[in-house]
Amino acid sequence: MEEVRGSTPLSSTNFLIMEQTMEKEYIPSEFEAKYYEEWEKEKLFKAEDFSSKPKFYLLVMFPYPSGSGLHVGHCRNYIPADTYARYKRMKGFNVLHPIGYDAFGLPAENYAIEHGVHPKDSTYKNIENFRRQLKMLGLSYDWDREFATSDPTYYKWTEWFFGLLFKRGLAYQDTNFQWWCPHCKTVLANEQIIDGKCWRCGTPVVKKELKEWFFKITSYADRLLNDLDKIDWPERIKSMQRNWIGRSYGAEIDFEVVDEANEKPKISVFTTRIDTIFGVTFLAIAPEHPLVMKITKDEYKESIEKYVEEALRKFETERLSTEKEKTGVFTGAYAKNPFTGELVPIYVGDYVVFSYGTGAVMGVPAHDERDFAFAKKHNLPIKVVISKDGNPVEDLPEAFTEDGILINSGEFSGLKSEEAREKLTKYAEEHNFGKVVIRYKIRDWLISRQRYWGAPIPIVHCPVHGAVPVPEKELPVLLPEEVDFSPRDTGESPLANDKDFVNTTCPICGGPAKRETDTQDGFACSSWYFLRFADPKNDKAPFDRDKVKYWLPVDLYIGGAEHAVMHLLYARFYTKVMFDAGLIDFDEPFKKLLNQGMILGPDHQKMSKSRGNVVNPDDVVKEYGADTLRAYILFIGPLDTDSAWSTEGIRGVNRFIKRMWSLFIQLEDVNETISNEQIEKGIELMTDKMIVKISDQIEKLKFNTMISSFMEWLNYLYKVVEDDPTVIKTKAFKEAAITFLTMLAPATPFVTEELYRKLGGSGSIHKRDWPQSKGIYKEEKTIVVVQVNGKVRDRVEVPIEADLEDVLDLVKKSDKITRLNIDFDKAKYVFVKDKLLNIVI
RNA sequence: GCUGGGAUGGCGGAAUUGGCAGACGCGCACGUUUGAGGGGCGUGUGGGCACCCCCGUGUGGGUUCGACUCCCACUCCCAGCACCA
Repeated sequence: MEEVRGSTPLSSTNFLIMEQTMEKEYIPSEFEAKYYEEWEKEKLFKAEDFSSKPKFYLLVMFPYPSGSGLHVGHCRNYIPADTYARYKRMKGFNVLHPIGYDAFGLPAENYAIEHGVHPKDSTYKNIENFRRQLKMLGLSYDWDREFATSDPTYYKWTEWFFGLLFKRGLAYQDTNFQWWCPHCKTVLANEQIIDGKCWRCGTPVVKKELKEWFFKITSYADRLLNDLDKIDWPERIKSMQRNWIGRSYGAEIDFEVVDEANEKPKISVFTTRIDTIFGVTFLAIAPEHPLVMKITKDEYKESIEKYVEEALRKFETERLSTEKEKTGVFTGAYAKNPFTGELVPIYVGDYVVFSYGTGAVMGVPAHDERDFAFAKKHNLPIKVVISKDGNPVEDLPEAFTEDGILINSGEFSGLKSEEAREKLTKYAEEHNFGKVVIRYKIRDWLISRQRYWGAPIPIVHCPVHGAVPVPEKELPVLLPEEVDFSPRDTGESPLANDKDFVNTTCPICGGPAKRETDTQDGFACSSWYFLRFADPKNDKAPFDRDKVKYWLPVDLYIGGAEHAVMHLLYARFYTKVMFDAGLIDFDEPFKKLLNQGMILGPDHQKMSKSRGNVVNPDDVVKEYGADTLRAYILFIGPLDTDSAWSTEGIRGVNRFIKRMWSLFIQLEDVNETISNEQIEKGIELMTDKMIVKISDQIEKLKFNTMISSFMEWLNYLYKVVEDDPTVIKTKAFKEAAITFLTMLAPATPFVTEELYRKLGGSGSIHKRDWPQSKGIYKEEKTIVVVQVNGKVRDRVEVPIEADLEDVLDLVKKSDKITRLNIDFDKAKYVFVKDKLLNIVI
């Protein structure tokens, strides 16, 4: 490993450098760890409950402590966040910037199976490594608030929240087909299936019929959707959540099935386009629809059975694909359109999704693409009932899906689609065959997991009393330590093996009962952790109300976009439940959300072990020091965009730090005896300008341009010293250096601390106030751009606030302008003070 | 298909109430320092051109004295969702 060196001096300042010796080289390993220990001991980053200072809660998504340790992706989030936290402290805020570990999870359990190490042991060992790395990076967390979700003192309250949801009727069990990951050997919630694959391991999921626990997130669908309008989140995430919740307004209409036995079964269809109902030429129902076999005529039974069987088998894999023929089979049955009395054939078609709406649709080929395709394939009539202008339409090459004016629709003809929807729905309601319905795409949150390393579901199953919650005073239900983790495909948790754990008594009757053996989805643990940071040690309640009232909601939350419809949706749901339960007085947890971009490999590809393009923070710190890594991460690009790691790029930033070091280290031996009024004034002006500029950039989280401002500033200081080496001995220069270091301290906390001390600073640089502008940043003179017909022809220097006449006097003396032979009397002038003069001829 | 975001030098990127396009960094070139290498320092670097000057922010149009920025139409790229009735 290359050693970090580099205090080679400016050639023109050699006289100062002569005395420079070895200890003046920039060797970050000599002081980084030392300062971190000191800061920790001094409790520099402590968040003080109920302080009178304004509070600021800055949260980063806590990490899963994997065996491979912290990666640069974490850095992309944690370093900018830390920089902002440090800045906010210097601005006088009481900052809560905590860290913890999302420590329950399957990888630890898999590791246990392979290597025989207990998940608890490997997890806490990994946490130790994470903690070391977080400190190595200089992250300014309040370590007194650290916890892991796998701590019994934490998961006790995760269990308690399960109980809360249960009591509020929001937790229930249901037997149904669930998504099952054959690799993780557990069920998953809908949100956790990405492209038909498990979100964690990428294995294609299959359907399995199981009895599972659900949280009724659907009953909060409306609020989860509406309240998106009141939070400052990236539009992308809001749109993903809107999309996921998928609210649509429509109507449910009953179609009576023609039936000799006179049972008159009804098929209810959901539609958002009731205005097209006069154009119905068939009904299609999902293969899973309970009425399928009931309505099918005998002579069609065989083909229907075959089709349904095939469709259900396909359901697991192929049915997810989009571009596919619209297959279906006729049932032999007919249904009556309640508006027209017409009889239309009923088909079973696997393009109808059973889990959405009623699992049955009315087929309107003229006005729906899918129905159009289906009708073409099965030679069904196409009846046009909407046209753009209300005139009849002869031929329809493809479905007309827009709104228009109703035709061929009896007494409703002539109405616009929108009015028609209202009137038709009203008509259906009045005649008792339909109603207004709001449908959602979101499903209830399946929270049980068939695995060991998670928070137990605090339920006891009693043969008499059913599912009974474990009383609060008996919480937590502890995870037993000695358990066989062997994989199983049965849909049972490893805990089911542990008879001592399973066999218990009913909390109500005291009779023999069995414990629930599934554990909770890890997302249940992370749905309330942001509240626990307000009061992490509380053993009487999940948190103290007043503390939460003081700290929450989170002012700024930074994390990856991959959690858009998982963690971020669940956490909002939990918050709303707590709000309804009167535990908290806000109903959105994160006021402002930011998604950091990804760090890609030098090849612009996603970093992965298999590609061999992974950058390890430990290596980078070893080579360049933590400050260089920090500054580079800040500089690499805007916080919210993806950026490729560049081995050359980081050297550029390292060069900047070394240049700063070698310039400022020279100040150690200077006594400010020399003065040069004019240059000093220039330095002060620059300092003031930079205070204004950098303050604005850091406040707006524009860290990449903030670092470039520091580079510009340093280049300026170098230039000044090059022009006149004695400048370095002036008071103004030293003050500029101190201001520079103070403002850079949030970004590169170690090297600035070291230089500050070497320059005679007392205490920690991190306790200093953020510099204030003296208001002199407006220069006395400014450059006005002179354009002719919008093209830049010259620039003139004038005193600020100069008016048109003054500028014009100078312009008339300029060769570049006069040679254009402008008739100044006839010209039109567009003049922007201190900026621009456009002469228009 | 729908939704959201984007397109600026060789590369990462800067520039917003419309006012000098390309800050800063990388790379590259030349010079300098050095026993050598590395490193440092300095100068230059959008394209065309010897110069004047011309062209230039995905494409085409528009508004304006003036457009990377605003408006209209389009192309391509990225992400999310996707037979949702």
